[in-house]
Amino acid sequence: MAGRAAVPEVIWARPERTGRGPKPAFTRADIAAAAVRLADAGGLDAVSMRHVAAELGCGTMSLYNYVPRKEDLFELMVDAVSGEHELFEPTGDWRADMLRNARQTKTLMHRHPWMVRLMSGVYGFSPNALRYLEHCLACLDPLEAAAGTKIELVAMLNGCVTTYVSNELSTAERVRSLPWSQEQENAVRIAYLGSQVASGAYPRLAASFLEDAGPIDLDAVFERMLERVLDGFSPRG
Amino acid sequence: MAGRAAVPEVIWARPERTGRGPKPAFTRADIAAAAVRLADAGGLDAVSMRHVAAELGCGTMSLYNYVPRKEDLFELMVDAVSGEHELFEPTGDWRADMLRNARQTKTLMHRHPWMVRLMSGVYGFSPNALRYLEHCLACLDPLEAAAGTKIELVAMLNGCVTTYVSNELSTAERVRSLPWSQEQENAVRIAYLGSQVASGAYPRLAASFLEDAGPIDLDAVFERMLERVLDGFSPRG
DNA sequence: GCGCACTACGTACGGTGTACGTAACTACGA
DNA sequence: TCGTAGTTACGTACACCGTACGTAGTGCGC
Repeated sequence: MAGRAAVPEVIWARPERTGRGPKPAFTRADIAAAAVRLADAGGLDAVSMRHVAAELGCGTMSLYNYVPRKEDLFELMVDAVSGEHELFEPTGDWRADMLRNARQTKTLMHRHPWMVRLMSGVYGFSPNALRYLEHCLACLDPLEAAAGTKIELVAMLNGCVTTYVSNELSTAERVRSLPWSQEQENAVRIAYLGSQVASGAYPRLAASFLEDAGPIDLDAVFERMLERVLDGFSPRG
Repeated sequence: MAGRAAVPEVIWARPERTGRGPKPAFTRADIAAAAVRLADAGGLDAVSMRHVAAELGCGTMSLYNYVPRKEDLFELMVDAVSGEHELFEPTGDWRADMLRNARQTKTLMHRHPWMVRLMSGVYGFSPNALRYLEHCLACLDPLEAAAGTKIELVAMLNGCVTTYVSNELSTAERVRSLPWSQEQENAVRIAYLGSQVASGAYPRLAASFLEDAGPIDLDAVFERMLERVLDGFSPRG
C-alpha cells in the first residue's frame, strides 16, 4: 500500500456518524452555528479553524474529524444560512413569489454580510440549497416554460441579488480588518472618484453625475432590477 | 507627534513618483504585470507578496514601497486586466455594441480565471475601469434613457457576466491547490447531486433533469442571458 | 474479550501579511 | 554648496494561518 490515493470528497456524501468508536461531541449543525456566530461577529476573517474550535471548546485538530478541509467548513456555513430561507406555500402568482424569494435572499445576506464572498465561490449544492431550489421551482409551477428555463431564471435572479448586495456591501465586509471606518473609506473613495470625474476625462460619466444630483434610492434600484429580470422570463414579454 | 493617525487611502490617488529620493526601480505597470503573470500561471493563491517580489527580482519588503497593502496589489491587477478591454468605436447599434462588450468581458475572464474572485470584491473604480465604463456609456448614446438607467444597465450586464463565468469556472480556480483534478472533483459532485435527486426529495428538480437529457450548451445559455438583460432595458420592451 | 475504527488533541512545519529598523541615496531649501 | 528630509531598499521578526502527523483513549462489532 503506497498510501491511499487522494480522492475528492463532498462533505454531504460523508455520513455524519459511523457507529464505531466514541460518539462525536458535536453535530455538523453545532459546528456550522459556531462558525456563523464568529463570522457574524467578526467577519469572515475571524473564521479560522482555531477560532471555531475554541468557540466550540475543543482542540483545534479535533475539528478535522468533522471537517476535512476549511473549504468544507465554508460549505457548512453556506448551507446553514441557506436553511434560513422561509419556504412558504406558493401562491400561484409566480412573479410575486419570486420577488418574495429574492427579497428574502437580500435580507439574509444583510444579516450575514460575509455570505456574498462565499456565494461567489459556488459551493456545490448543499442540502438546504437544494431545498431552496426545489422551493423556487415549486413557485414557478404556474410559469409555462421548459424546466431548464426555470432553472436559468432562478440562477439569474440569485446571481443578480448576490451581485447587487455585493456592490452594496463592497466595503462593509472588507473594512473590518482595517484600522479605519467604513465612512472614512467611502469618503476617500468618493473623493477620488469625484476628482477623476471632474478631470474631464470621462465626460459621459460626469454628465451622469450632474444629472442625478440627489442621493440614490438603493431599494428602488433593487426592485427595478428584480422586475427587469422577471420581465426577461415573462411570456410575450 | 504621537504617530500619524491611520487614514484610508486609494492607491490611485497616491502619486506614482514624488520627485524626492532615488528613483523607483519599477512602475506600477511592472508590478501589476508580474502579479498577473503569477496568477495566470498558478492561480490567485500564487500571488503572495513574496512571490511577486521574487518575480520582480527585489526584496519582499521593497514591494511595500509601491503597494501599501496586498489589497492594493489586487486593485492593480484588476486595473491591468480592465485595460485589456478593446475600446472600439461605437457603431450606433447599442445592443450590438453592448453584446460585444459583454462577450469581450467573458473572454477576458476566461483568460484570467482568477478575476471572478477579485471582481466580487468590487475594488472601487480604477482608471481603466472608469475608461471602460465611459466606453460603455458612449456605446449607449443612442439609447434614450436617463443616465442613471444606463449605469444600471452596465452594472447589471457586468454583474451577470461575472456571475455566469463564476458559475462556469466555480471549480476550475478552486481546485488548483487540491491534490486531485477538476474532472475528479466534478465527477464526485455530480455523483452526489445525482444521488440526491434520485432520492425523490426534490421531485421538480428530478423532473428537470429528466427533461433536459442532453449536455447543456453553455454558449447558448450565455447568449440568452445577455439578450434577456438587454431586453429589460429596451424601449417598449 | 479482542481488535479496530473512531475521537481527541498536542506538536510542528511551511506558508502568509506586514511592522519595524537600518542603510544608502537624491532632490530640494538654506 | 551643503545639510537634511523624504525615499528607496531590504533583512529580521512576529503573529497567525491551514494542516500533516503521531499518540492516547474510547466504545462498537465480531
